Amino acid sequence: MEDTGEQAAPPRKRADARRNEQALLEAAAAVFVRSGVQAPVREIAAEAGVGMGTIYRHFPQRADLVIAVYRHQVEACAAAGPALLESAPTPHAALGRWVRLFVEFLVTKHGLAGAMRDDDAGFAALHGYFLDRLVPVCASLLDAAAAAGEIETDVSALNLMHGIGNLCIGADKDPGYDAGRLVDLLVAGLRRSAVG
Amino acid sequence: MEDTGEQAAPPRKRADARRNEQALLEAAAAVFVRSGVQAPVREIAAEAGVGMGTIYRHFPQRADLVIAVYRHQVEACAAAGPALLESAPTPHAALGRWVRLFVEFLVTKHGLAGAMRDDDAGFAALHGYFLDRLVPVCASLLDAAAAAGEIETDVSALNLMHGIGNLCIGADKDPGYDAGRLVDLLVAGLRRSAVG
DNA sequence: TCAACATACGGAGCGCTGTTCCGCTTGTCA
DNA sequence: TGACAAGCGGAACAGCGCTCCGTATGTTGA
Repeated sequence: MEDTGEQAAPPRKRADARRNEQALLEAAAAVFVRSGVQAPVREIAAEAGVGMGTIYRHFPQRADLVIAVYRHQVEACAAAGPALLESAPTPHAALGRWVRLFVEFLVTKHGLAGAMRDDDAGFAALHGYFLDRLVPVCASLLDAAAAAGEIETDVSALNLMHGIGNLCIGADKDPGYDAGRLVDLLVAGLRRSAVG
Repeated sequence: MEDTGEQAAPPRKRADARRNEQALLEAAAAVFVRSGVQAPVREIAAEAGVGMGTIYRHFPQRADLVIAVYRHQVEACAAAGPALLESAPTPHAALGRWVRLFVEFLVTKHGLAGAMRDDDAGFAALHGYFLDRLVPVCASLLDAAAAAGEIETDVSALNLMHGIGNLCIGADKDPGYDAGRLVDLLVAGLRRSAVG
């Protein structure tokens, strides 16, 4: 070992390469929501307006792309929490909007297990990362709404997220099942006034 | 509706058809253990010595075959419990042999989730069937060994099966990981004398 | 016992997938 | 601005699940 503490300098990427990687991440997220995570790689390439070679340069295997989108969405979801708390009219409204982002994200999460069929340990690690990152964000939204007196206080963030996750199971299979609507109802049900 | 109570007579199958179905079930089980559940349909057909058409006549989709093998193995595993209790020298030996069957079976079970990616409800139903059928069998083996004073009594059947299931996670991925050996150790550890 | 016929079989072939490969394009920097 | 590494597009490849249809065989009534 000859480098001590000094990371091997990552040679800065070309501008178009960085742009394409970002475009792919966004295109994949959109396609996953529209067609499910098992959507063909070609469809994602088309959505992003790039060729097959480009996709495989950035993500050597299909699963790498799924994982990258997953991480990207976890980060976006985590960052959206505080932002919504500032921009939304009330903490409860912020919670509602955040949960909607979370539901979109779950499409990718539910497909992740399939994409990582051969790597249970890796999946568990990613799931842990997801919990570490998102539960505190959800909790802060919940706390803010509680502090404003808007909602009941007997539901934990982990509990709520678990419930939402379960409501979304099978949402991609049955087109008559509107998970988003049910999740909205669940969040609405948290309101103090809803109890009467 | 014109039949009341009378099931539409299932027209008896031809002898070779029944034979092939059975051969397919056994071949698939063998191939799943050897190459994993994601083994190509062609490999199973070859193992059974039949053509592709035959396999798809009996099991219209790949997943149907996986499910059929799964049910078949649950039944075989359930039936093996009492049989082993009679034939093995001691209840603890019977337990050890039964657990070995159970581990082989888990290969199929772990692949089932992948095969049924689009049917969470169906998977849950099958998992329930698996618990209903196998937990009592494992419990009776455990009880017999406990009654003979061979083992500790503070581990439930569900607990033990859960632990074994977890030990087998990822066993197909890492060739250096010998799940079977670890499971043997776990069962050996149940022995009363093992505690000292 | 022996046609005659429905049933079941085998395997080439289809359409789709993930992935590779390579000639061409483009951003970067002296 | 020119030279060249870095990056791109998409045709081509291998392997998959599944279908189709000509052929073979178990079954059944005479």
